[in-house]
Amino acid sequence: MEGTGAALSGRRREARRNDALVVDAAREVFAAHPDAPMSAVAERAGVGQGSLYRRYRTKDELLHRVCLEGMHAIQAHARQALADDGDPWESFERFMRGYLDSGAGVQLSLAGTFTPGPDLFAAASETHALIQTLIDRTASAGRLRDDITAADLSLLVAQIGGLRLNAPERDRELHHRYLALVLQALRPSAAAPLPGPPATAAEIEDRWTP
Amino acid sequence: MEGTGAALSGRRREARRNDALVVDAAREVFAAHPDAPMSAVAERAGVGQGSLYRRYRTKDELLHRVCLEGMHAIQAHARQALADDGDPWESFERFMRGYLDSGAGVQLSLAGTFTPGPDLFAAASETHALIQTLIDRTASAGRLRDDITAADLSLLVAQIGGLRLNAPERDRELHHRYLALVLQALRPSAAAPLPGPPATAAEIEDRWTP
DNA sequence: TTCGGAACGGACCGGATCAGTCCGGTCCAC
DNA sequence: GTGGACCGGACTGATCCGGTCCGTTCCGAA
Repeated sequence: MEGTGAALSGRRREARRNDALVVDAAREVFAAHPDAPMSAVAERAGVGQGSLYRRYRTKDELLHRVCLEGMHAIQAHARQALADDGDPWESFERFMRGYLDSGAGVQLSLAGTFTPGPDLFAAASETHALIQTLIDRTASAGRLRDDITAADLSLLVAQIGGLRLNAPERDRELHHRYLALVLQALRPSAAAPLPGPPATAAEIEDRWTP
Repeated sequence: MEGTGAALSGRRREARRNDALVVDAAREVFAAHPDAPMSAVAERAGVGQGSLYRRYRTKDELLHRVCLEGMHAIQAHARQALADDGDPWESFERFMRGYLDSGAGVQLSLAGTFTPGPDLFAAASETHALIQTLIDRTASAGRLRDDITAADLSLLVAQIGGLRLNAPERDRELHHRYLALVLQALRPSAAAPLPGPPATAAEIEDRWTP
């Protein structure tokens, strides 16, 4: 009778519902305060700490889950942009907005706070590769300056998304304001050489290895 | 015999030297880790905690001092740019680099961690006014897009300067890379409307009031 | 209706961290 | 030589947080 996917009821259903609540709450809480305590997650989810720890036996486990889900969301945005065969710049722009809204900034700031595990590293690599593919496509269509790497983009988006000033909605507004600014500088028409070597994949992925 | 500026000797001289060391160390340490413990500052300064606390009776006092000095440095950069009557854009660009190197990012991230005091608020206001003056001058010379406020600049610089990835020198390199990118988007030639209302003085200065 | 037990919530525990204190030692001035 | 200012860093008391434990609640079967 276990794992059959049959209708759940009673406590079973509540458990399932709590599970989703917890992950959502964790994403929101850690996005606002990367070093938030577990009790904050529990409170936000409207759940006791006991229930929280029954599902995720350790804080690392929960952070791991949140990061992995975030990366999958970003990958989905990238794949969607790659599948889109309209204007390459517009696809790219949409991707960047999606990237920003996925709370990408969170993950990079979370990266140091727990021990990553190999699957997270793999996910980070794949995410990076997808973004680089998208960049190459857009650049070779002549719509994106060609001295920018996927790592550059990740850092820029992470920094912009990390801005925390006021209420969340106002912050989101500012994030998009500054993303729009950066996007203008990413067009090739504005190109003038940038100082220093670009960020590399290794510089970022090192954060996802113990 | 006190305060005459006469040559100091012995322990007196050591005390004076330690005083400078401590402030420098504090700036560096808090720049790297805004929530660093006092012991880290003492260690970096090569000084015992006792000496540290004899000079600054509380952590807040030290943070206060660091922030105030940082603001004065930024004000000096702004005044220098305003006094410079060469190419307005080049003055502006130099100012932005100086702003970034002053560890401007630090202060905003430090802003929440202690109780500010009225003189810091005054310094923040003056800093903001100076930057706005510089912006107005550059924009009315037609060299800067006119939908950007001083608060926008402060946030952008703070975010860029807040990037912490690798060794300090490499980080500085990346900071300047991304500042260069943003500077391109700030030129009026690249202007396309930005979404959302700009950041306001109040949004930033609220951080400097209890 | 009753009963067994699964899931719940939150009080609680042990360890770590850190701001701030205290004291024994050091080095200078006289 | 000696008094005392200044030094460093061990120490303290409070706070915070990850993780555990247990009394309570509610479901479903008999």
